[in-house]
Amino acid sequence: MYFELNFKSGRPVYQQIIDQVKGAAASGGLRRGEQLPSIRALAERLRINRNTVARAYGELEHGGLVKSEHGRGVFFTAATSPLNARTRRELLGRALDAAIIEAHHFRVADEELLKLLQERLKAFKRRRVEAA
Amino acid sequence: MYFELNFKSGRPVYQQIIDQVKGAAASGGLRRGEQLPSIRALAERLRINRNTVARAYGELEHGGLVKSEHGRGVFFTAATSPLNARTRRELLGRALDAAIIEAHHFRVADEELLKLLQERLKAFKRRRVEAA
Amino acid sequence: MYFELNFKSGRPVYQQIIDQVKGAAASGGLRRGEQLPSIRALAERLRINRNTVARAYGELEHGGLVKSEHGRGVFFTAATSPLNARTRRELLGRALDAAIIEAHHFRVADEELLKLLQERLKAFKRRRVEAA
Amino acid sequence: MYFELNFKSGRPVYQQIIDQVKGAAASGGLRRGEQLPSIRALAERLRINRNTVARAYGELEHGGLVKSEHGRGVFFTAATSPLNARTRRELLGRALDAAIIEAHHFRVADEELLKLLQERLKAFKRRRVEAA
DNA sequence: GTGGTCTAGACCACC
DNA sequence: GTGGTCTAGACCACG
Repeated sequence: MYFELNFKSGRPVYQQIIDQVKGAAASGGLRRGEQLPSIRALAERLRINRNTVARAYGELEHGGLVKSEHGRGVFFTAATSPLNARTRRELLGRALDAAIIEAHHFRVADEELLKLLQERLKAFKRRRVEAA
Repeated sequence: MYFELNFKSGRPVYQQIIDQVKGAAASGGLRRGEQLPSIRALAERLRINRNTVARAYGELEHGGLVKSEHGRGVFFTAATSPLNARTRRELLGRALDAAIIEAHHFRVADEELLKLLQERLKAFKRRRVEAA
Repeated sequence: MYFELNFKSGRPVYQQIIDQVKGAAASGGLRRGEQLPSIRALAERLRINRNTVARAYGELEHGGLVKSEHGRGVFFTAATSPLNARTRRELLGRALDAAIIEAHHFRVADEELLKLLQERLKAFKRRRVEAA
Repeated sequence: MYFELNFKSGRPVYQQIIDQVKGAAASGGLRRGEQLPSIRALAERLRINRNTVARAYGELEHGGLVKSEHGRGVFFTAATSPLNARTRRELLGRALDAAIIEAHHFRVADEELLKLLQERLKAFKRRRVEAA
């Protein structure tokens, strides 16, 4: 599973991890019984302290989305109802609006913003291919 | 100008104020030279401490969006960003990446994300026209 | 790093801290990656409130001179200024004008002012060499 | 007499006026019996409130440097001992150091800083000629 | 009335 | 231990 943190958002890191597990679950990217990355592995990958990952997993387990099996790992257990298209678009729209506002402040034209988004999408794809 | 706070988002209150001023600027809801609510008035309206509003306004002034005149008030200035090109590109890229990651979590295809960005851009333009 | 406050100058305390960090950076007294005193420690040393130090460090981070790592400390980064050329020229001009006005009040001739600037530049260079 | 304010220094405006009167006196630019600009005139010239000028003049009168004669104006009365060359250079050096520190942060080379100072000196001279 | 600074003390997130 | 945010309340400078 893919994780990414934003240290400037003000949203607590452990919450961002929870958000992303829930997001992946909601979109079907996480199947029942699937194993999550180990606490050590994820902490190392995100360059954060193990306590922080442990806290996120702990709250997920408390919420019943996940079950940790001692010595084996952490597994996704619950099937959450996937978000509908409308809700997804709304959440996404908020992230896009933030980019539009930045672009406006920086006097970047609409066409250039679109081109920039295409570039970043390509960069992400490249990285995913490399990681695979 | 209209303000609304979300105390559960984890996003610092002073940042939410900054975000909303920037958003209003981008959508044309704020005219050059227009006076923002006084620190005391906004603090009372949002039921938060004066210091929190003062901090938000202070950072906005630091960023060049706003100019505070001692004893008179705080005024919106449509100043262009004082940051250099490198930093601007970095900040804009970060905002776009956040949207890309969100889209990835929701399994939204690249083309749909681009289309969505175009829609939101149109919506902003519409709002700016209406405000004018 | 050494700090000293002047409570009678009228210059805000948090600004004096910023000034001194910038000065140390310019004179080589601060190495890239070096840790600054912790907020709590500096506040105690200067007998001021933690918030005041936090504000100074916060603005330094905003200006890119310093990077704070949550739970670890605040570190000096020899980053170049993120401001654009126009703003940089304006700020630098303002600093020079202040010296010119001072010189005018003291009836110091232009040539002497230039000579004095050369001397001070040499003094800074000397200090940087010594620090290295 | 020439006055100039720096609204960003943190030093109170009324104090800056006092400083400059004292500076002019110390350098011999103000002779015993000489008339200072009227409160209204100075306030207008500096674009500040008359109260602020009144406060500065009031404190100067309280200190005995100045005497206001009702309906006639404000006059310089005291002869303060002029600062010696050493002290003047030290005060000036401080202002120059601030400029050097800015220049360092902006990665402006020493030669360019010197050139810039020459330019600003010329600009000041031009303005003074125009005003005359 | 306006904005600006500082203190004291609290709570949170992260290492 | 570290930094980050917020509150309550004080005092100052400016119009």
